[in-house]
Amino acid sequence: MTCHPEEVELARKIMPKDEVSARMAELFKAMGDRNRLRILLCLSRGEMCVCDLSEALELSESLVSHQLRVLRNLHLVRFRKEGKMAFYSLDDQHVELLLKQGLDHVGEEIGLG
Amino acid sequence: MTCHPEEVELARKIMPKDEVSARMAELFKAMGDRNRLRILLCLSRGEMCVCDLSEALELSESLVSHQLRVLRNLHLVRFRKEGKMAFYSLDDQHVELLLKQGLDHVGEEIGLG
DNA sequence: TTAATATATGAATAGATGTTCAGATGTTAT
DNA sequence: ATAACATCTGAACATCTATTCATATATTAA
Repeated sequence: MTCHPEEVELARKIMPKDEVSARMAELFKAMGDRNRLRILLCLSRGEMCVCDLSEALELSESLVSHQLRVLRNLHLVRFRKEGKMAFYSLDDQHVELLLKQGLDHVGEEIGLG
Repeated sequence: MTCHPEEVELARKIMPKDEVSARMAELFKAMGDRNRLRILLCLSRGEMCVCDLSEALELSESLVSHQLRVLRNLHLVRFRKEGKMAFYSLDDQHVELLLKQGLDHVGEEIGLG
């Protein structure tokens, strides 16, 4: 059943703690929904309000708001209120880098460079 | 309803094509499952066989096999057969970079980095 | 051949998740 | 005050997905 006990041992040693891998998974899962991802891609240009996101992506404002909350809870976006509008932006450059590398990965697959 | 039409226009221009964002979402979604992510983290050390992965992560071999197929289909891992065993490894360094940046992101949140 | 091992796969199910709808909150204008 | 606007929120539903179980394939050993 165990082919290489020493490999198993080493693998266990380098594994991040459960809390860390759980958080990582949440992060990637949040980016793993098409609409949430497109929201993030929009925001990579700079901050936008909910209604502009809704129009740019052709999604209901309710849906955008729901998804923004998910992204906010995971610290992928931050927001600022100005009057009755809410402007959202990417939380830090990690998010931008993740987007870029995701793009690179599929770019290679599809053959766009 | 539309607050800033020019913002909407610009956002639409920089948006990747549907096919690309769909693939990106699939990529992140694949990494967004805790067990698949832990498989990838294991493999960041080097190639491993199914049964070692199963033991290192305390998951059934069936589950590991199912998840490896998902990862394989999305080109996150490659595999090589040797006798009755199958050795899996990360497909390219993009995957490694994505893992590293995911780790960095949550590291900052938790306060380890 | 049979038995044992390593992996893969299909079906089934329980639980998670995205979306919609209706309504609530808070802001600005009249 | 009312009305219009921008956003948020909770509930409900339909769909998706992770996991388990049983079984199949394929390789090696006896």
